[in-house]
Amino acid sequence: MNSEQDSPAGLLLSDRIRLALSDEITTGALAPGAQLDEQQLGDRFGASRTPVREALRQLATTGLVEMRPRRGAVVASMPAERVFEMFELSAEIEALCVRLAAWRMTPVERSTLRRIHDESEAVVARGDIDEYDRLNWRFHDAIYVGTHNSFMVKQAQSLRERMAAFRRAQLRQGGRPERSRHEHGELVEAVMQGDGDHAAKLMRAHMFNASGALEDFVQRIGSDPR
Amino acid sequence: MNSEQDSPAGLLLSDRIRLALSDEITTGALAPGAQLDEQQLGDRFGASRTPVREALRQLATTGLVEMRPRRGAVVASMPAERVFEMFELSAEIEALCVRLAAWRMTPVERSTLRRIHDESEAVVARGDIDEYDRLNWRFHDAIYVGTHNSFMVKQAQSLRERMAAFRRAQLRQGGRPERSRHEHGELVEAVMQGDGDHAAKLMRAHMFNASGALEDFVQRIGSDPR
DNA sequence: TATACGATTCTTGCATACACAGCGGCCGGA
DNA sequence: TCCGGCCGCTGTGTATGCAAGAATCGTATA
Repeated sequence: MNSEQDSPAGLLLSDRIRLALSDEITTGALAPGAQLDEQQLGDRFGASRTPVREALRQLATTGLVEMRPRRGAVVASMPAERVFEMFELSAEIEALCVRLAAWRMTPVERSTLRRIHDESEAVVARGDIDEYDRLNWRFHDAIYVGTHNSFMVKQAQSLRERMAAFRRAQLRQGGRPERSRHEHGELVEAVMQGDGDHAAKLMRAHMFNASGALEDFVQRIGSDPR
Repeated sequence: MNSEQDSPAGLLLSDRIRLALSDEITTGALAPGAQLDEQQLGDRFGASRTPVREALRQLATTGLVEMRPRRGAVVASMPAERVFEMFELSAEIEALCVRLAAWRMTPVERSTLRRIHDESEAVVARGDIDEYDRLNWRFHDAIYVGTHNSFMVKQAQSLRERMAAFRRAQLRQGGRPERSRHEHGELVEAVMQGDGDHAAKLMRAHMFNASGALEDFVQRIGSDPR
């Protein structure tokens, strides 16, 4: 049942627990509302409650888990309403990033963005959704970095991370990867032309399309199971 | 030296420590780069190291403190560059909020915003900067809430909180409260007319003016003291 | 005199111990 | 049968103990 190895790998035990839990939550392996028992998690990771508690506290700060004093921690519930609220902010942040990136990216950064986009052609063609999801990450990351604002990069990444499960889900709606890639293509063109305002509009549309594709999914898993 | 009382007040010890530290950092009482010794903080709050550690971990997640593994925690350093990066994102978030608020606020919310603005007239006239700072908070909070997106409210508040020290500082530049209030007045008008795009432009300008007023201050305290 | 090495000390990271708050079950009474 | 209070149990919140890594200082050597 336990596949963790005791590889300190320079990382603190509490950090490894935090990363592992974060991963399980964002991938959906731990469902919203799931109880997070400290002792039990400690056993699972071969650790005591202390590092587990520290990990849970940090995850609570990022919003991935909710802690009720003296009543333990649960994976944060995600009512459909909150998901779409997050999506709205996310769309605007992404639009902001691409607008700045279109103005500020270096030539090398621009061609990197195009290269990532080109790579995705074959991936979409063969229907490899997991691989496209990874390329999608790299594509948007390249845009964040293109803002040349490292604080913004961090915020955008953390927001995207919190929505990872939903982003992945919407890609499984029929035909969505193809349309997503097409929208990326338009974005690349706008960035290449340095037309930030147009790129921002395209990005907003791109995000709203994703949000729309998501609706079915959210209504299945989104209701607060508490 | 110790003015804390042992008032659980329903709050967990670790939470009270976190709030106290957060306050001392955002007000500038704890300067960037200051060492945060666990034992020492525990003594100061009449607690053991355990709740202190949990508080520090949470503050590290919000970015207020930096933790180097096995080397302790320090108040996050704030190079001028990062401050202005934060300001850039902040300006855009505020612009986004006011744009949405101008479209979505209820009549009651709109008149509340105007009332807060009206209150500030006398406060600015008598030069009470601390009180104006508080009204400023309420003014911007009212705009966040006006987006009717509770996730956005949280993000905007947390960003604003991290910049609290700098926001306060720029208000002490000569003539800045008066100009700030004047800009708020224009914002209120745009919101009243439901002109979100114009309100967003005004807000961006408002934030850049604040950023400009800040420059002197940052160059004094901003350099990384490590 | 400067530098490199080593022991000491200090602080952190984690484990364990203990106290107390919630929660559920049980019992008695209406 | 249903309601309310008592009691024990489970699990969290905090304190303390121990070990290992980092910093510091002193000493010896070039």
